[in-house]
Amino acid sequence: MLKITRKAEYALIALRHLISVKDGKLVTVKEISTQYEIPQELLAKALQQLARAKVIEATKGPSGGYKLVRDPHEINMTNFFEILEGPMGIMDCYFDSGCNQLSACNIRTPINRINDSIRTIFDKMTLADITY
Amino acid sequence: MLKITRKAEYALIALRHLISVKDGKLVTVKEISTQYEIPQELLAKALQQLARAKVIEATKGPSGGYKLVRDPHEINMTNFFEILEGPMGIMDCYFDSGCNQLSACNIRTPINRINDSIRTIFDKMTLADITY
DNA sequence: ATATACACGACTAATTTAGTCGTAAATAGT
DNA sequence: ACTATTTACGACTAAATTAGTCGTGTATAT
Repeated sequence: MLKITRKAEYALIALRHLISVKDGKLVTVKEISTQYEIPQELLAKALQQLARAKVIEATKGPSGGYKLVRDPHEINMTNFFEILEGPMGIMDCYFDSGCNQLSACNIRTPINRINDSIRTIFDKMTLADITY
Repeated sequence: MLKITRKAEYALIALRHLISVKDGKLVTVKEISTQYEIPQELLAKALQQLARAKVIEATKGPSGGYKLVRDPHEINMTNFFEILEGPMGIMDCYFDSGCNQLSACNIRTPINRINDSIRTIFDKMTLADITY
């Protein structure tokens, strides 16, 4: 409960790796998956998502790979998680309007407060904070 | 991702209901499950867990039911969630020592920081905060 | 006795997450 | 041009978790 997915975990490991690497140097999925013992295909997917979101940039072909193209301070954890896993909320009703028990529900307000608190934490924490 | 379970959600609805009820008055699972359209058996399980944890107290037999027996200010959300769903952490390595990639892992420290932040929020928020 | 209500483990179903596979497209080196 | 390398991506299967049901037992008020 309240778990993050492995995909997000793997992505975080990879990003931290990329941050620590010399500027402009490309790193392949294979290198990362080997070094950290992460299933290659799954990590590949995560990095593709980050590439689509322009957090990292891909170069194809031999001697290709990924590199970070944004300042780690600019990407906060809310951004990060929502890129990988969509809207972040402890309950779906935070986003969905289609709850059939809405009228009877007596915990909407407190749930939203909890959500907001968590989002605030994640908003404040950036990829840069993951580095040290 | 980062979702709470329905069981916890149902338990929260029930607790809020119990808090709002006149002191000492017993409420049955059936009443709550009907009023909020919650599957009775699932709610029953949640309330049994809360009863075992002595948050609420059960009375068997006709005109039996549950009542709250602790000050809502005393029960924080960390207590609550851990009663219903066990240890709370965004990744298992927060508790388990048996991670086979520990040596290679480069995100342990930041993960723990995130965890601690979330726990702090939940520590500070009590059942009483759920009432208004 | 009987009906009502909690207790609880075993079970099944549904959903989500994890991981794999096949194929395509770009590109560097030869 | 050919080959090896590397990303891109959808379809698929497997595993794990969560949701929900069922059967049986125990306590108790009437």
